[in-house]
Amino acid sequence: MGVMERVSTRKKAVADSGVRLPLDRILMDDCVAAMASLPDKSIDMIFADPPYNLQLGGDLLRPDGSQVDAVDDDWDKFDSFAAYDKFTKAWLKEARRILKDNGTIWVIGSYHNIFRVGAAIQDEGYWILNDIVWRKSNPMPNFKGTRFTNAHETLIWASKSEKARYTFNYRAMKTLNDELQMRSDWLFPICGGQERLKRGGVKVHPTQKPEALLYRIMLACTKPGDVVLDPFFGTGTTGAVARRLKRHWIGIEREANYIEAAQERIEAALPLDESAVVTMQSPKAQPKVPFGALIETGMLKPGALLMDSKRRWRATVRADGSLEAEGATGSIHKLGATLQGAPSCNGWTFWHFEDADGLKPIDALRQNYILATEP
Amino acid sequence: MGVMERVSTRKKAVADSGVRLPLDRILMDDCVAAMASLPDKSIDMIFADPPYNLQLGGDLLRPDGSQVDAVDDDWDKFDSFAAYDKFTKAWLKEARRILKDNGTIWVIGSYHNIFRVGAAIQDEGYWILNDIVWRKSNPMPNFKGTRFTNAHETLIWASKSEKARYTFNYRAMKTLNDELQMRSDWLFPICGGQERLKRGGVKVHPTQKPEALLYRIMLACTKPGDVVLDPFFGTGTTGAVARRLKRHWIGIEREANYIEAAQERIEAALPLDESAVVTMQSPKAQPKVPFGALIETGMLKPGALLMDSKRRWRATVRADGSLEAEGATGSIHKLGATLQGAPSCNGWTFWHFEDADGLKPIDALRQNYILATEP
DNA sequence: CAGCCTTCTGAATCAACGT
DNA sequence: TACGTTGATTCAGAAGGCT
Repeated sequence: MGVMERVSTRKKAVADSGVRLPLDRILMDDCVAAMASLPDKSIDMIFADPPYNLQLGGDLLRPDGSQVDAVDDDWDKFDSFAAYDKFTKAWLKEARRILKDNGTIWVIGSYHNIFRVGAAIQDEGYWILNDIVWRKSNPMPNFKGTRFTNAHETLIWASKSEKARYTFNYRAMKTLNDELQMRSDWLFPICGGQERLKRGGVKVHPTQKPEALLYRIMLACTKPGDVVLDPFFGTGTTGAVARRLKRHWIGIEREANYIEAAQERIEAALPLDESAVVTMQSPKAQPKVPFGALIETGMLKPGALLMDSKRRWRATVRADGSLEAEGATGSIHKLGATLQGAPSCNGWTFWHFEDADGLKPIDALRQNYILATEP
Repeated sequence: MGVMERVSTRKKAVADSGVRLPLDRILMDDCVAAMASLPDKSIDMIFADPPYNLQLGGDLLRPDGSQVDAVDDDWDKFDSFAAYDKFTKAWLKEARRILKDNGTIWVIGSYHNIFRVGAAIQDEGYWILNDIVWRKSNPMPNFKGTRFTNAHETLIWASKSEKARYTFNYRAMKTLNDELQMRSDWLFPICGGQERLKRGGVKVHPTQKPEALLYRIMLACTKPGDVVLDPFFGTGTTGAVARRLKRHWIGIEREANYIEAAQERIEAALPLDESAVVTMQSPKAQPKVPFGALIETGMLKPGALLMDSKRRWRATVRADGSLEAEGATGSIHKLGATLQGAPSCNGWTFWHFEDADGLKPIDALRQNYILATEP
C-alpha cells in the first residue's frame, strides 16, 4: 500500500471500464487532474478539506498565473472570489462524476470559504443532507478582542442527488452517543499532542484534522471495504482512519513533504480487529420474519387473541397469518392501521399477546424466532 | 410607538437629507420597497431572518403517528435557486445602502439557504466578521432515523466593509460568559412556553425566534439609542428585545396578522433595568460525555478489554461504543445490567480497564475527557 | 402541594422493497 | 415508474391531570 505515483494520463476514464482503482495509494498530482484519471461512479465517499482562505497560500492564482495581491479593494475582492468559485466548481464537478450514485461527499471549511462551497455544492446538483458543526474544545482565542472567538468549523454532508439511497449507520451513531440520536453539533479538541505530526518540533501541516472527526464520519457514512477518496490529502488523516476502520482509501496531494509524512503515518496505523470494527446494526439488517412463520412453528396458535398495549382493540389470529377484528381483516400492519384510522402501523410493536407476566408485543416472539433459527 | 403604516412612496430617500426615520414602528410593505424609503447610511444594525426556502416534500409523521406541523407558508416558496438568489441579492443590496458605514448586519438561516446568503453577502461587498452557531438545546428529532438531528442554525455577522470600525462590546460578552471570551457557538432553547405567541392555542408564526438570541446580538453589537432594523419582522422579537434594551427599532412586515401580534407584544415589553439583563442568559451546558467519545478521541481503543472490579465479567469495546461479552452486546450500561441480571447498571463505575497500576473504572477516563474538552 | 404520568410539539429538504 | 405492502422511527420541555 501507499506507493506514491504520478498520474501521467489526463485522459478521462470510461465508466466502469475495468480500470483498476489505485486503492490505498496517494496520487501525487493536482486534485482535478488526478480525479480525472478515475472512472465514473467508482467512489463510495469523498472527504474534502479544500484550501480555506482566499488571501493566504499560493493556491489561488489568476488565470494568467500572477499571484492575487493582498485584497483591499472591491475589484480585487471580486476577482479572488471568482477565482475561488471557479476552482471550487471544477473539483466538485469532477468529484460528482467519480462518486457512485449512492455515494456521499463531505466538505469542511470556515466562514471564509464554506458559503461559497455550499452554494456550489447545491449548484452542481448535490443534495445537502446535513451541515455539521465541529465545535472546538480548545480553539485559538481572539487575541485582539474584536470578535467572537472563532470556535468552530462547518462541514457539509451531501448526496449525489435528492433521491439517492446513501449509507447512514443510524444505529452506530446512536450507540456512539449513549442511545441518543447523534446531533449536528460535534465537540472535539483540535489536533495536537501525540497525534500532531511534527518534524524537528515544527508541525508538518498547518491544518491537520483530528482523527476523531474522520472516525465519526466514516463510521456514520461508509461500510467496511468501501472506497474513501480525499482530494486534499495533506498528511493523510483520512488514510490513517480508513485503514484502522478497514475502509479503502485514495489520497490526492501535490506536495511531496506532506505525502512523505502521510505514508509513514498510515503505515503505522494498524487495522482494528474484525470484531472491534463491527457496529450495532439496525433491525433492518436482520432477517425478515413473516408473521405467518410464528403460526407455522407453533409460537402462536390460530384463534389466539391479540390486543394493543391499552387493550382498546382485540383481534383474532387466523390460520393464514391474517387478523380479524370488529368484522375487519388484514395483515398485522394493515389491520392495526385500519382500526386506528392511521395511514400506517407497525403491527409488530402494536399487537400484544398475554402470558403469565402480562402483555408483551409480538415483536418479542419475532426475536425468539430469529434466535431459534439463526444459523 | 408602533403605529402601523403603509409606505406609500417608492422614491429613494436622499442620504441624510433630514428625512425622519420611522423609529419604533412597523412598516407594512415588501422589504425591499420599505427599505427603499429609508435614507442612506441611517441604520446601526440590521437583523434579518429571511425565508429559508425549505423545499419540503410530503407529510412527515412522528413514530406515534402524529403529523409534524411543517412550514408550508407561501412566503417560503421560491421557484428555483436562481429566484432565491435574486431575492437575496436585492434585499442585501438595499440593506447595505441604508446601513451606516460602521453598522453591521446579522442574518440567520439553515443549510437550506445560508450558503447562498453567505456567498451573496460576500459578493455584495460586506465583510464577514463571524459565523455563529445557534445550538438548540431541544431540537426536533430526526423521526425517520435517516440523518443527523438537525440541531442548530447558523448566523452570519458582517460589517459593511473590511475597514469598518464596527461596535463590539467585548467586555460585556466576556462578562456574560464567566470571564471567558464569548465563543462562536451559542446554546439556547427554541422558542416555546410563555414566550411563544399563540392565538386560540395555535402558534401565530411558524418560526418565531427566541428573545435570548436577540438579546445577545444587541448587547454585543449595538449601543443604547442605536437604530436596529428588521426587514423580516414577523411577530417582532427584534422590536421587543430592542425596547427592553433601550434601542430604537424599525420593523418591516407584509402580513397584517403578524403585525398585529407584534404590536401587542412590543407594547407589553417593558424596558429593563440594566442589571436585569444578565439574568436572562441561559446557563452553561453541563458536560455530558457519551462513552463513544472516549473511543473517537483515542482514550480507549476498539478491541480493548474491560472488566468489572472483581474480574467476573470481561467485555470487548467495539468501534461504535457498544460492548460485546458472552454473545451479548449493548451500551456500557445495558450490558452491565444484562450480565448481572440487574434492572440497571452504571456502566461508568461498573466497567474497568487495566493499566500498569491495576484496574481503574472507565469513569476516570471520562473525567480526563471533561478536563481536556471543557471549553 | 409534591410528585408522577400523559400528551403535545418544534424552520424537517425524514423509507425501502417488490410487483 | 407507479403503486401497494411491510415495518422502522423521537428528544426536550411545557402543560395539564391524577394520586
